[in-house]
Amino acid sequence: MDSISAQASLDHESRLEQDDHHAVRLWLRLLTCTNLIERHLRNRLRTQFDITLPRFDLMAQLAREPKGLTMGDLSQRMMVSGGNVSGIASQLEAEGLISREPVPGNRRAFCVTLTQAGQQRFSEMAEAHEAWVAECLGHLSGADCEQMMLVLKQIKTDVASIES
Amino acid sequence: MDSISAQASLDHESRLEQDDHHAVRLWLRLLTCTNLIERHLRNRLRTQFDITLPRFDLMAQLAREPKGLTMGDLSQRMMVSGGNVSGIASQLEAEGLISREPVPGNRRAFCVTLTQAGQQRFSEMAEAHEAWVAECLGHLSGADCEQMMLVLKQIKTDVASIES
DNA sequence: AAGAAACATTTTATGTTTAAAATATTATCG
DNA sequence: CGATAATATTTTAAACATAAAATGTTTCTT
Repeated sequence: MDSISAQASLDHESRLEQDDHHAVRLWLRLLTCTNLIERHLRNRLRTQFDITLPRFDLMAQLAREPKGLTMGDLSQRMMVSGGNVSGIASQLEAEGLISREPVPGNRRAFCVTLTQAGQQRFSEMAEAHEAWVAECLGHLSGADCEQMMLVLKQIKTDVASIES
Repeated sequence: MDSISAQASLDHESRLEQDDHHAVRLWLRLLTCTNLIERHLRNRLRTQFDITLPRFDLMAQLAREPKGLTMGDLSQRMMVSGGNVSGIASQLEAEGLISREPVPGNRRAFCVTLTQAGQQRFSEMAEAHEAWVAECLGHLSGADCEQMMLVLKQIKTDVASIES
């Protein structure tokens, strides 16, 4: 496995190269893992509730904020483009799950909230969703879970600092 | 539930619920992290090499297999549908970066390989890509990196076992 | 050898996602 | 006050993704 590092003549350059390779391998595994889980959840949401992940995600954001969110807030929290939110919200509104009301003091913004039907529908889905996630990640020990949370937080700040 | 076991049952329940919440929080952080990195890499590939992530991914698969891969192989390794690979490959072929040759013994399959231009182009991109990934993940200690690899592998097998 | 099944790929229809342009509203500054 | 910048959202065009149908090829079975 480590035939390269067995040769003790690791100059600075090849050492860096190897670290880069490790980083790439970690990245690929991270990506694969996330995609696997995401696909799994997407399939379950589709087959059992006939809803897509982005629509579920939008409803989840609203469920956390009973006072409602603007389109821009949603875009930021869902980390997708504004145009995307616009399309998803239109569909959910047509299905009567959310409502878009104008904001009194600001004629540009809309305040988006879950309707009664939306709250009802979401609470059913959320329970199932939580169980599915626990199926995927619940086998980790508490320590592993905690460790992962910390490392991922570190990565998050590292990436954020790059783009600034 | 009966009144005698109510208290103990509640404890057990609330314990499970909390574990589920932890799992969801870990999942959300995992997803956020992966999306952040993916978007970062996507942007850099677009601005600096005018290429999309799926196209880069396809070329990366081919770069690892100089003897070439079939469309089905690519679909499997990239974990996307066959129709998707078909479209991406058509574009790359039109740009002269890959070639699709019929396989001698099997008139159904195509053998896809990087062209000379494709190899040249990819090697430039791969070097930059590796550095970008290292920027995102290279700050982790070797131990953290190793730990993450193990935990993610565990998660991968957990998820795979659910769907079987 | 004929028919059925499996395989490899492409095409089609539908939907998601993004970046960028367009529209409209609000705030700022000289 | 009026030009300009900033804000909030929607629309549009292009790339990507999937499922399902279509096409052609190979293998298996009898």
